[in-house]
Amino acid sequence: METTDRKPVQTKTADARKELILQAALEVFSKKGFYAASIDDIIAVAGIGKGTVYRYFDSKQALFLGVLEWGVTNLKEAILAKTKNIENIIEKLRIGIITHLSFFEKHRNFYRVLIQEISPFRENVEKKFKEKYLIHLQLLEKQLQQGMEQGLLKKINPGSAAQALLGMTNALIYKWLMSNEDYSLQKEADVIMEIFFKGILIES
Amino acid sequence: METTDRKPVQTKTADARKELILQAALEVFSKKGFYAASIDDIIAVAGIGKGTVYRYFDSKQALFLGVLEWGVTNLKEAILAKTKNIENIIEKLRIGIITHLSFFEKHRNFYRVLIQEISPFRENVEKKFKEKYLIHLQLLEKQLQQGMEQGLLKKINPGSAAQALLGMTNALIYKWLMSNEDYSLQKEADVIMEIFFKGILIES
DNA sequence: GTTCTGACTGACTGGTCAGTCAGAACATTT
DNA sequence: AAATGTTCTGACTGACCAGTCAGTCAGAAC
Repeated sequence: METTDRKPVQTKTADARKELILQAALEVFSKKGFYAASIDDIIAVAGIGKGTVYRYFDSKQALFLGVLEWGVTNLKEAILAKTKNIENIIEKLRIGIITHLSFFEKHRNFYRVLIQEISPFRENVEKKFKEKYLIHLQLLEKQLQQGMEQGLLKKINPGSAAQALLGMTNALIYKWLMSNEDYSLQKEADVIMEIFFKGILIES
Repeated sequence: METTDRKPVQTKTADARKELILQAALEVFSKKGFYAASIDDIIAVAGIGKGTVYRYFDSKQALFLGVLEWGVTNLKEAILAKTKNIENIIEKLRIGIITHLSFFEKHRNFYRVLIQEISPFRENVEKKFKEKYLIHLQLLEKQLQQGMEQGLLKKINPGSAAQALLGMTNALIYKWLMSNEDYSLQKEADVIMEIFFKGILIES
């Protein structure tokens, strides 16, 4: 029973504390946005003292980045877990889109955080983005490129195509949120698939 | 030479003043975002006194909404002007997309304002949005619906299709901005058209 | 030349809030 | 039960900034 044995217990509590703060922050940031949200709001939700927040996060900005990282990591992992064993590229893309939609259907607050104003510290956020979110984009890009090489997909600039697909997807999440979430978001996957793969035009 | 005669002179100056403030605000808001931007920043750019801002706008928020209105009105008018005489729906959509892209290519700062965090006063912004931006979306929706009725387009939920098209377009504007604008944004219109109308899949 | 007007200015106020730190509370060891 | 270590707390501070308003002054009116 030396220090090495005690650590896990402490770590576990510390992790729980951190998670508690992150969840409270997610709730408040998603409602009010980064600037209008105050640390006092967040501690009121978490039910802890102000100083405690600063034991786990260096600054309000670091806390916000923590929330971003939490969501982006989970999203990436969810998509990877669901798609990694799928061989067929088209099917892989389809399941990826469905997973993406259902992730935000479950974590709608996180979407609200993701679309926040971040310009004043864009450099810091950008690092997180380039590392996490953009890896997600690059993954998509790579899959599309594979599909093109296999002769399944048209040879369109894969960066543009990936961004377009993600843009469509996000726009439909946005629409769903604005409509008070009164329908199943996952079902929009069909619309996305149909448009992205086959287009809206009826061939004459 | 009564008051009625003097008025136009005053009004013209006042309009110029307002325009000056709006342009300075656009510049600062696009760089810093709503919250991090201070009125002091804006008057430094405009080269005027602080009180003057409050002669023309009731509050910082009203100024922000003024910037939004300025851009959204101009965008809508640009698209309407370019597309109103076009009969063919497909061509109408194509020109609409091109105009949309070139508008933001010209007014890139406005795009940065448009994607800002606005939640703390969403109700106010939403009114502007419902009236202006969403009319733009609804216009697109109506055009798509027409195309469907004419048997040119597949019968997909037109609201979703419109949102998807706009989402794709905006995502490509975003990509362009992030890449330091080192290519012609207008050319992305081809990618959008190809994907949206015909899809990325090669028919087998 | 004198009076009047109102657009303009910027020092100031009141309020907000991120971040600090001294001490309370709790846990662990001896 | 005392000593030592650790975590938590919330009152406090200092910086910041939206919005105000008393005063200035250029030019219009007479």
